Amino acid sequence: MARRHAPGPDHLAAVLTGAQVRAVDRRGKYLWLVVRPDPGAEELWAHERAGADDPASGEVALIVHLGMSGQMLVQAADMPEPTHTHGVFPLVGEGGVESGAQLRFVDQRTFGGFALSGLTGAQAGHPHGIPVTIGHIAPDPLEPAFDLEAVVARMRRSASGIKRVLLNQNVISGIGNIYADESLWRARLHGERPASTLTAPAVRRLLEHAHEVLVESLAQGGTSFDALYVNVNGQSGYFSRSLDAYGQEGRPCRRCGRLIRREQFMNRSSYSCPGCQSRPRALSHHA
DNA sequence: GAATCTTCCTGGGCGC
DNA sequence: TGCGCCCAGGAAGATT
Repeated sequence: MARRHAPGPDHLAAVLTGAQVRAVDRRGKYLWLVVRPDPGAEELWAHERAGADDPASGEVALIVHLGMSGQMLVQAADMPEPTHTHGVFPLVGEGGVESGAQLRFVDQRTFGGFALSGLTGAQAGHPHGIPVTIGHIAPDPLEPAFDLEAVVARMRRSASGIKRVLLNQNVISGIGNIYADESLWRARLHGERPASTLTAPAVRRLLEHAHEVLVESLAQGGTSFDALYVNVNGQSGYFSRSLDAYGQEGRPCRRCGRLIRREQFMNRSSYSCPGCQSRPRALSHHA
């Protein structure tokens, strides 16, 4: 779990021992705990503060990425550890009172992980700043910092397929393969349409649909295909029941009745409706 | 500098 | 029953 933390797992554990959790924040698919390490551990994490604002605040970010199968679970210490538990953090309450609870990081495919980083650039919605090492990640559509018109302009400058651009976390974050396909279905766009050939209103509509998809999915607890996808209390989400395109190959499109198709895309799959989401003309004859 | 490809990783599901 | 293969996917780093 400390693979992306260069100084290694022992260092991570040393800095976090006795650290105080001050806040929890997120951007796109990254989440982080704002922690204040024990003053006695100050030398240990001095290098994490490089590039950070106001190092005197004593705060550092514990960045977490769940990859595709990672879970952050808060469970009673006497509950058996799930298979693939890679990290256990005993939680202590105010005044050092034992809480009997543990934060556990569980990950089957080990694409997820933890890393420490300094914080910089406090802004609306992120009063403690953003971790330095994820400075390249663009705001997601649910953040105050998200600038719709700037993203529309940025996307339209790319000659790449619109889905590829939608998945580029440096342009807009928080959208993965599932929500990209759902957003494109709602916007009636094929993912291989070059972004630069779309009008500004078309891209704007796509982003508005993406925003809707994220809000609706969150309201249902996310998209759970199996027990891998759960919240901090181990509960599944129900958005998979609302999917119109992703994973629906061979089923009729809810809008037009044509059968949803599956196509190869970047060594994975894209799902779309052949009726509502026509392939770009220049590519049609290859289909 | 941007676009694209490769790599990391494991368990479930499938065909034989 | 068991083996081998494919598939899922985010993003860093390498390559074009």
